Amino acid sequence: MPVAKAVKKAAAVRAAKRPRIGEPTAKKAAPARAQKLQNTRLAILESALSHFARRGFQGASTREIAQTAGVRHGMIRHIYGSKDELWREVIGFLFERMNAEMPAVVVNPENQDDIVYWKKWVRWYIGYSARHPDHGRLMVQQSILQGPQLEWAAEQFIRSRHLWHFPAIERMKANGHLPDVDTVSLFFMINAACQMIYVLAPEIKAVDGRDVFDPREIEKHIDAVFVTFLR
Amino acid sequence: MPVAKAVKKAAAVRAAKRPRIGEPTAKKAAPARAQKLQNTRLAILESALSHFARRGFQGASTREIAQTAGVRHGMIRHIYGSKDELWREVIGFLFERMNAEMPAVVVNPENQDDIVYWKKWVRWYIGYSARHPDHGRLMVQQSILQGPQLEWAAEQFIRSRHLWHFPAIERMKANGHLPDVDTVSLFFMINAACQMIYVLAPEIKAVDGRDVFDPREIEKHIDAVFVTFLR
DNA sequence: AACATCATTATCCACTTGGATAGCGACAAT
DNA sequence: ATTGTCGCTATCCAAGTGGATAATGATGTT
Repeated sequence: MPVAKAVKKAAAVRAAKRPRIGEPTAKKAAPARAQKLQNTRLAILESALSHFARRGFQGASTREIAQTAGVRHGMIRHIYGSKDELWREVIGFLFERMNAEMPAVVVNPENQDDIVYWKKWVRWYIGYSARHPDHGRLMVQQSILQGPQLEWAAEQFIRSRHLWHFPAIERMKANGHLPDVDTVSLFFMINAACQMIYVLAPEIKAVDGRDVFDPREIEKHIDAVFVTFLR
Repeated sequence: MPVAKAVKKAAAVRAAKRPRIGEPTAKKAAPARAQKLQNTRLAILESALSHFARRGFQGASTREIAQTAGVRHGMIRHIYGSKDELWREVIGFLFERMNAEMPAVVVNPENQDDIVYWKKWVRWYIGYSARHPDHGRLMVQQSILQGPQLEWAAEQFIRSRHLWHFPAIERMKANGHLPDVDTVSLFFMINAACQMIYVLAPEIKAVDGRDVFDPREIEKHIDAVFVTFLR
């Protein structure tokens, strides 16, 4: 196959819509062909998330990612073009899944009391962090790495999330419901309090023998965050 | 050189005492020969810390580590025997340096009021985390990785640190000075509150444009931790 | 001055890495 | 039934990996 055609083809595959989480398998009934591709894409994304989160970008091998996904490593290049692009798609997938798992009551704070809403959000976010500890792990890897990838992620996903939370935090500070300290510090403390215990779960298991993913432990941790920050 | 002799030699080099931080270049005046070796060891350790912290264990390359340290990669094998052993030495180096930077008033809580001591500890620990953000980064990499390396680190360094802090935390909880929540949750929240903002400094820079290492920002963050946890 | 030590390197090795290319072969369209 | 599409793989490649070996040459010892 001539080079030009091959490149064009790869671009087309890449442009194809990535598997959407919530979408109810739209229309008619997708041709088996397309459905299979979507399954493969999803398998690769989940495998890549797991490997990237644990080993970092350079430490993860596309061959291992492919093996976990049940395909040959050529498939990754076929679909995503490069390891860099796969990394970006994984981060996109991560936030899409997060949004998809967010219940309406958390997405939309309207007409809810600030404290009630904050508690709902914390409860949901801790559950999410316990369900998907690799989210926090990947974001830590991303943030440590610096470079243009981080700029891109900040621009694309992280900044909007920060800005979305800041007004509510400041309102609650003003009303005396959260400690009256620097907003960025406070946001990071709350965020870390919610997810780091799950990111570092293997350490806690090794040191204290505790399984932080036990539902009762999760409930205790939710309470700990409430009591610590809320006033 | 026969194999047996080479192995014996490497073991001897490895067994030689690693550079101690506080030690005042003891006795007489070390022969230039030994001094140079110590310098090289230190350069490799610091370079390795930086690379491991950012890229993780598998992601860091011994050749790049050596280059940053100004030597050829054979030197690493000569001194440390293997990449695994280098990783372990780096972690040992990290905690040794941490202990060396700990002032007496933080090492020894005797005869100090709990609150006063806790504030001194937090202030020192935040300063340390800001001075050496790679400490937190490496420990996150270590904890995420699981496997026997984590067991070793937990046994060797982490557990004793946890156990050392727990009694004071429980006493302060009992006296109403810290939120009355699960001790492990509380310890992790305090720990994360102190160091994660520096571990994730590149993210904050990219998202909010803030330099968390600015001394005034550090002071604000210390205050934030005080106000949030202390009561 | 001659010798021995040893910090350091050059160089080789088998293996893995991300990427590129050229298919194959099950499906879909006619 | 024939043909073309395209999901997927086999296979090659240059570059990089951690490790092993033997040498070098400045330093220290006699």
